Amino acid sequence: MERAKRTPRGTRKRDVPLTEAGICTSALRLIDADGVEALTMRKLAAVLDANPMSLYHHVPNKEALMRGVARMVGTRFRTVTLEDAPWQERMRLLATDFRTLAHRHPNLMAYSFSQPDFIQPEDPFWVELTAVLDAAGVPQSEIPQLAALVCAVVSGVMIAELNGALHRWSNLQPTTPASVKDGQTNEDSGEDRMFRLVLDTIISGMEGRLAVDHAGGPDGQPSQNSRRPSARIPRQLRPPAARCEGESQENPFSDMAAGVDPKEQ
Amino acid sequence: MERAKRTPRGTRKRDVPLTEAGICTSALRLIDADGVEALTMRKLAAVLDANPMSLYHHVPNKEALMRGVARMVGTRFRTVTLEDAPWQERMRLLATDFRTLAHRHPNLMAYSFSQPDFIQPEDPFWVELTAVLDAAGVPQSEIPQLAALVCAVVSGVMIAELNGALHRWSNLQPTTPASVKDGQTNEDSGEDRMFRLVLDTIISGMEGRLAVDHAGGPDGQPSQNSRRPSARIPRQLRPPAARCEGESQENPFSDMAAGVDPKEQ
DNA sequence: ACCTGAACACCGTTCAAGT
DNA sequence: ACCTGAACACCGTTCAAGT
Repeated sequence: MERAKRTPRGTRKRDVPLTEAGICTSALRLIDADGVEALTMRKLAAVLDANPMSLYHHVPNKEALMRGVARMVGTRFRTVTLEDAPWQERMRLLATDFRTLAHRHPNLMAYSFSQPDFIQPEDPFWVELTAVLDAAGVPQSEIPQLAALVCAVVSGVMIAELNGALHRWSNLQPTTPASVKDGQTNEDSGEDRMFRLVLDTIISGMEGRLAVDHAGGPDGQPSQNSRRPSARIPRQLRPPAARCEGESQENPFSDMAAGVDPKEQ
Repeated sequence: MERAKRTPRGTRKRDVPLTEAGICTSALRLIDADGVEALTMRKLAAVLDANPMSLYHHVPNKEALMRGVARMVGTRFRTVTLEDAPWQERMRLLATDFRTLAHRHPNLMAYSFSQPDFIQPEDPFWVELTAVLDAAGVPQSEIPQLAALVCAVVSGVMIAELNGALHRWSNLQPTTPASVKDGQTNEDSGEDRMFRLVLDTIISGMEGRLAVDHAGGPDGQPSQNSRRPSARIPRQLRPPAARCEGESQENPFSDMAAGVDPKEQ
């Protein structure tokens, strides 16, 4: 609630002239403090010790202002570039740093992620992401699609984490299945192919982990449904390489189980 | 723009009494037509031929109304239950049906996905999802976490698809990497572990695909960075099983490359 | 060029009053 | 119990006028 100095006539006087960057910065501060829905042109002007209408000389309208704030933060998503590290490690670091910055502006993220341009090709994040995929050996022509998928997946997990859904969902006790009826599908477009690829990827990732040692069914509760554990995938398939610490791997999802992580005991 | 009958004094008269469900349904119709930001208690009342204040006898406020709309749609996410199909196929169908319904209310989804309770444990979607994971052999104790991850990942991809980011990103030409400096990380919590698991999973999925036939580097552009293609993963690893059509697989991401899909020629 | 005050067309919601 | 009109405290934004 700091106030700038006042002129003799009682109106407030700024010590810094209004700029778009300054306006966006103050807007971000308001959003961080009270959420997007609390951002108001009038409140923003008050914080800047300006007349509400003065803002419109630097920003066309509130929507553009919000986009500016989202872009300002999007540009700041970056990470160190470790050209000599394995691509898996670089990817992990990139995503982790993304998450760290997202945590600094949790109130903005739901808005940012629903904006089509919160990450742009010039952004350090995109540059590093594509470099990592290149280092991973992804063909040049496929890099943008793969990078898009990584952005979408990571954003989705971030949203769910920040709004608490991830925490709430993961603390549910499993329910018994029940029969339901409905459903319809089938078409095919570029987005369809992308969507199938995500599914194929996370499924094949899960298959790999499951194939490690769950052939007979888990903890005394063998699944009786037709389970086809992809005979082509060998048993000794392991999680990606860059994980260095020696962790007990008797369960393919062990690093997620409560109290199983050895570092927490 | 249909209008109900009018009373002699010129005020409109509803033929159906106001109910919360009816209010939510009309609200959803307005959102589908013009977006969330166009939904207004006053406009909604006009559509229902009611006084704006009448709505407050059935809904405490606009926020609760929005939650009601999101829940109404969330409850409708469901799919057929194919207990005899392989779990991969069931997962694919579940996600595809999710997507189909999401496409029916694109204007609501960004809001829904940012709501912590748009999917609840009683919902058919959650029930089927957990059943599929059970059929996959996931240990009972890990099912909620895995289901949460699937929800988050699928939601993230849906948001990116619906707002056009997926399309825009995937049509970018790759940029050349540049050196940047920054970055900071490191902590550890339940959410941290979840986050690492997503990464491990999509990475191991991608590793599996990459290991198929990209040992020497892609299309004439061998990556000179230290690439460690996880020697433990054998070459002949294939995408998950439930894919039935015979597709050319000379490229692990071939079903995503422009014009490569054989069905499109 | 930048700023400003008054005003306009909206909002969500409270409240007292009607039936 | 349900509905209503008037009113309140806000919005974003236009516009004509100031410097």
